[in-house]
Amino acid sequence: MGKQMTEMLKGTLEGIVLAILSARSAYGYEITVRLREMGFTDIAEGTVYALLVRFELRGLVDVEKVPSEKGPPRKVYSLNEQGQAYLEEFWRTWSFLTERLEQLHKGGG
Amino acid sequence: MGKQMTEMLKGTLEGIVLAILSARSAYGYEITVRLREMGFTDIAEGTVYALLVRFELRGLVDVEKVPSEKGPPRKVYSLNEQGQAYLEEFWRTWSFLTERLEQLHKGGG
DNA sequence: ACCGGTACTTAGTACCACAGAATAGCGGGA
DNA sequence: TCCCGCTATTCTGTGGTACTAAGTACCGGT
Repeated sequence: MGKQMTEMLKGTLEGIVLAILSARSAYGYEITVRLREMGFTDIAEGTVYALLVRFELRGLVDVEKVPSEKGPPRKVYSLNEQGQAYLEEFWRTWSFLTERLEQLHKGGG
Repeated sequence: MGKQMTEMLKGTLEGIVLAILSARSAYGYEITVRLREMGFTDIAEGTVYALLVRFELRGLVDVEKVPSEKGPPRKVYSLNEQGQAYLEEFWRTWSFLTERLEQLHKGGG
């Protein structure tokens, strides 16, 4: 995509993936596919996996290993209570930012 | 503010400051004050100055040194043509992201 | 036996915001 | 006079995040 998108994703990709998990549980590969379908064609697979590991370390998700018919076992992540709270905080932060940026965009910025 | 905001500002603060400069020329200290007025109370001064140096190195701004009545000389930055184009690209990237996030937020995410 | 698709892992790189301190000029109060 | 506070900029080091690139592992079809 470009450097701008790369930098903007720092901090927002986290929220995007949390939101995806909030809708329903998912495993890493599935999430990367979903992101590509959403239009994030250039998000590296490794990035998503690293993100999920961080979620696990911070206790935002529960993990369950599920055998797959088509390859190595999947690690299915589901948002727990703490993760849900963190996601809500994300939306608040995001809203704060969008309000300011909308003002700038409209205001001849 | 918090870690979430810090990470989200990576990539967006750049656009925010460019938008401010797009409205009218300004110097570093003035921009930090304006940001605080906007509600970004915790943005470090050093961050803004570093950002402005990057703009200069990338040729997005023109710089003029202006003596101040109240301290050392100011470095007044103004957005040039290249900077304006970069800002427009920023808005496109930002819009792409907000559309996706709005969908996630509404869609039970 | 090989290859392509599925699924996860890891090492190293680049970039950005932050903390904190240093530098510099001016005005006002003790 | 000396120090403090406000204005204004610069610099060093740190942590966190996405990317590149490669590797590991398992399965099915040819």
